[in-house]
Amino acid sequence: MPPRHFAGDPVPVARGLLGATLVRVLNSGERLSGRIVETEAYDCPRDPACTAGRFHAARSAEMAIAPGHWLFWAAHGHPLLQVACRPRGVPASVLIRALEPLEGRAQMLGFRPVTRERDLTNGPAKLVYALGLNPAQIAGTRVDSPGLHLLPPEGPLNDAAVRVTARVGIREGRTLPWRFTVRGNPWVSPALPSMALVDG
DNA sequence: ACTTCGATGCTCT
DNA sequence: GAGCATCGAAGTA
Repeated sequence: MPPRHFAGDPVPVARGLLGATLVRVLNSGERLSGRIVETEAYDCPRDPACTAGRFHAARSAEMAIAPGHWLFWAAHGHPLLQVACRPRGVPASVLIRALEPLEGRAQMLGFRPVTRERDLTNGPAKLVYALGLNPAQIAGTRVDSPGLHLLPPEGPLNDAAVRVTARVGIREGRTLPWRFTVRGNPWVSPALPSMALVDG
């Protein structure tokens, strides 16, 4: 998917990213990939949950790169993979929160040993670890880079297949329905009860 | 230097 | 469902 696809409002971009495939190609040539089953949108400055603009000056600069570039937001000491959306200078992004593993599952388990396989990539930091991503190496590169890129969904998911809820782990802006999951998919991150506010 | 706060994950009940 | 590890950034002094 070309960088220009991500320019603009991150909310529809996040919705449209469901069903896309995230592909990681290791130096050895081995492919690790997964289907995106959960995303969230963050959109400074209208978004109360987006703390980048208000509090984190240095991190805002990293987040406010040109559309269609990879970036990492750190939370609780964990790196979270995102795609920048708004024009350079405006912090806004889509957060990739969960994958359904496709290729290279054994290698992913090597990077991230888990006892229950369903825990392999069902969280935003989990998938970063499972793919063996080095933030310092990936951040700032284009989303169509050979090492880490996106393949478009085979067909757009219809509304019945998409569940729309509040975002995870935030205080401000918790009423905004900006989290998108593939309905019924077992690889979606563990849901909290308070999350089933908006049901689309 | 010290404190607080997360866009999380892990390990128990 | 709850408690804790964790770490960079920001606010306070």
